[in-house]
Amino acid sequence: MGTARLSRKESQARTRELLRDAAKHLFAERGLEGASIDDIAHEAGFTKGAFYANFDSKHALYLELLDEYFADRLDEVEDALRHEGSPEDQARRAGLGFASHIGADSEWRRLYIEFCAHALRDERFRHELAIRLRGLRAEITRLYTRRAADLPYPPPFPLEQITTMTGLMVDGFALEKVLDPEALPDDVSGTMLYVFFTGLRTLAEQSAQANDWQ
Amino acid sequence: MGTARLSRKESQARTRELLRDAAKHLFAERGLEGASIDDIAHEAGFTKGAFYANFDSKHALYLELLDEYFADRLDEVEDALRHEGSPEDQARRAGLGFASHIGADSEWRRLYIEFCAHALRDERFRHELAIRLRGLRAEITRLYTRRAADLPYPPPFPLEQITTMTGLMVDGFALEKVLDPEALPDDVSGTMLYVFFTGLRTLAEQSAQANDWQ
DNA sequence: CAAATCAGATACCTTTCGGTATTCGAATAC
DNA sequence: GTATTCGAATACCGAAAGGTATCTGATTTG
Repeated sequence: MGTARLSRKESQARTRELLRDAAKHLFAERGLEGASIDDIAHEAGFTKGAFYANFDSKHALYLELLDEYFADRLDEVEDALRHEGSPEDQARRAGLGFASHIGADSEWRRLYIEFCAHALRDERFRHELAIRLRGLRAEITRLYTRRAADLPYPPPFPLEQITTMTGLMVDGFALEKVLDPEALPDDVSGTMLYVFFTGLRTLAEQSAQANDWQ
Repeated sequence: MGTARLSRKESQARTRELLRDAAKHLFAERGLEGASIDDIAHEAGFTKGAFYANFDSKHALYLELLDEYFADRLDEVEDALRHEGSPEDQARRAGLGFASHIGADSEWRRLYIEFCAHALRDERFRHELAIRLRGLRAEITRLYTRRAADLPYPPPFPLEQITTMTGLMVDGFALEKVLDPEALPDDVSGTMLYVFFTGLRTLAEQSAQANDWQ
């Protein structure tokens, strides 16, 4: 077995990982402020000393988890766009993917809402979150741009606005799903995006016609 | 002047009101847990004694503000539907209304996100929030139902689902607006709903045609 | 094998919180 | 005008938080 013996560095890396995982669990469960460092360390099987040997502060840990979340979320969108299909179908797929992948792991969903809530109270953190949000939006807009080149009609709005709107819808879904899971079937997210992209197509066609008249 | 002299009851009612207003400010600014009862009482010009003479607990105050929020939000939708126009135009109006009315008072927006965050950590509160959310949805669905009777095509989905989706979009807008206000123009919310309702119409027409074929 | 290192444990400090018990003082009732 | 009521002030409590300083013991180094 590869689990023979851990060097000091390996051992510490393992400790760090365990602490991070425990933090993710507890933050999702009790909130960022609700889970104390003592709790986290204890959940991971250590004490507070181990935490401060591996992280500068609670804030630093927040940022690390935040980066992980945004990386996952970009992967998600890339996956959805890799499949064939009309924009409407891809949108539905992306919505379902968000609901089931990042969503099946409802921890991420809860955790993201916790991040948002914390951002309201901590301007530093809000700024970090906003930077990453803009970065994600820019990446997704790039993907849309590449995809939109094949379409028969130009989109009726700048692609960046469309990215903003879809991101906003997905976040809204996450929020409501967390507040009242039973009232929100998972396919709502995909259906909503499907309807939205249908509307985009209709408006694009209408405005293409209008341009022909000129 | 009508501000002559306050009886004991009137005086207490005034105190209560001042405390509630101060709480709304501070909760929006620092979060539900971030604003202490001492802070609130002090902001209103009183001490903690006044608070506990007027409210059973912090939790009770949360609920009172929550009720106020949902009442305002229903008024909002009712206003938007009072105006003439196609469903798409009404949807845009409702979106703009949310962004500017409840949104101009950005306190409500922040506060609602705080409520959501708190709901994640307090099951009792989450339940109370979910109840009010369902109630609001039911009311809006009733308004939609009355409105939908005039339409040439039946909606492509149950109206309740449509209510859910629009509510979810509006909440997503509120969330993103709070996280990064500059990145989100106010008209995005109206435009998004307009596109969505355009998509609904397109799908309704398509499925009406499909039914004709049968 | 001895010395140095450092991950992690322990103990502790300061601050702050929600809530309670008690007290004070002005408006009411008689 | 005296007694009573009760809104609000004050003082206090126990719990819990984040963070620091110190210590310990196993692993590494030479």
